[in-house]
Amino acid sequence: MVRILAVDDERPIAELLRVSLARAGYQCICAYDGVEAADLIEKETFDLILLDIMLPGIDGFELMDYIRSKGIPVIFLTAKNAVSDRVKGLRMGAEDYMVKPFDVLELLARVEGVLRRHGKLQTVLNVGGLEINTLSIKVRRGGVEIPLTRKEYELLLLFARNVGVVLTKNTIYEQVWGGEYPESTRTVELHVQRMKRKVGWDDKIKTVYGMGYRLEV
Amino acid sequence: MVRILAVDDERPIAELLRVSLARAGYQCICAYDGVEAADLIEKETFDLILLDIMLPGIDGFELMDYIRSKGIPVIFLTAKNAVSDRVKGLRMGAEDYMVKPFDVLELLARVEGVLRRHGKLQTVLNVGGLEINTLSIKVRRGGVEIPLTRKEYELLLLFARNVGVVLTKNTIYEQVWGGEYPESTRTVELHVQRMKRKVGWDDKIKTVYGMGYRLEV
DNA sequence: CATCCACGGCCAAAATGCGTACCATAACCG
DNA sequence: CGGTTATGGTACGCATTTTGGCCGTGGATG
Repeated sequence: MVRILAVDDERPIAELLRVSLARAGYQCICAYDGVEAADLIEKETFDLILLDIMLPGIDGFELMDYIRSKGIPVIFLTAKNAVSDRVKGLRMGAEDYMVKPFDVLELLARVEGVLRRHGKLQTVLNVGGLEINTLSIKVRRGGVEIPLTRKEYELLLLFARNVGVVLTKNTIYEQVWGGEYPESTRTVELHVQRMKRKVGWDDKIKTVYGMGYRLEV
Repeated sequence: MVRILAVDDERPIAELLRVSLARAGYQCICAYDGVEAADLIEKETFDLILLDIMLPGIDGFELMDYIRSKGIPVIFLTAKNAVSDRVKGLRMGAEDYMVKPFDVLELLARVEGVLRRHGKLQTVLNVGGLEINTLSIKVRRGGVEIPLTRKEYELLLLFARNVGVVLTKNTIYEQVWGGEYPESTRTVELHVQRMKRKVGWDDKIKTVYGMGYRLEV
């Protein structure tokens, strides 16, 4: 589990960060001032720190010095878009910066980028005898690559991330295709079938009659 | 017990929310304007808030700021299907949104999803010697899986969530089948009977003559 | 104790869900 | 522009589930 520390004195912003990151599958802790942040960094370990520049007490730049000694990557958050601040932040070793108000999706993209550069992003899933590399988008069984189409791959990923959970056709459609589930078509069944045959999961993906499908490892 | 706050100035809507959620096994409190909602949030604790955007006094977006500081997940209810509003809501940290008029079943599904993401939903029920896993949709007695059909499973869940409560055939039909209870069919009796035999609850589900059934642990 | 009516049990018919084959169209790629 | 691949729609048949009919049983009521 990737652990992220969000440091911002504006609680709504900090909370927004926490919720957005939690939803993206990260574990996120909040700190509301520099001292609290320093304490947390001291006591616990983090893979990434989102750091507001303007903080009461110790400001972001000061805190940065301390963080650098721990070797934890930092994304600066700044309300100022003054070039000097951004330059200063980057020169002090920040991996990236975001100007508030920021777009959540953009933030997630940058977070992912930083984590990837630091090799802290789980890019390889091993499920049911398959090796799924989410970076190269390649699936292998015993080192041999299995070519999949995009839909098949997304479907596979959905199952791989939900081992043991029943996925209704509704859920599957919403996740892979997006939008409303069109009754009276066989699209989902069709792709589930193609996918499970291709990757050799014929016996692992059980159809739960009247409910959906479940991957059992 | 999961506690949900429903905030909507249209009383019929608020009432619909309360009844639907109560029947699904949640404890639901209603507030009819922003001030009342803020008071309740201040004084009591909630696991989830359903929030109408258009409110007299404080509007939903304003209230959202306050709620976020409490860290309570929110599902927005909006009559507008303007994309800007939905995006605004989500960017403000709402977990999900529903466009009015909404389908009750869809609402329940989303409520369940949000609660699950926040780890506030019990995914495993232990009732009457059975272990019911609502994620994998598996029922076990002493580690041994008992295969159930969809109706049997839904029926079982209804009883498991209402231990000691008399469920009229009317209620059962509405919950499991949906719609009006058609007099002059044996459907409910039949399924109750088959279900209780399959899971070994022959002695636990008592028939309350002329009323319905009650599960006694 | 007799009567009535709700309930339980069984069977077969009806409805529904699912897998598969086949085909049409769209996207992709030289 | 022609060929290939990906995607999704329709038709059909099999499997499973669900339901209605019928009759027997047994609790409630006076």
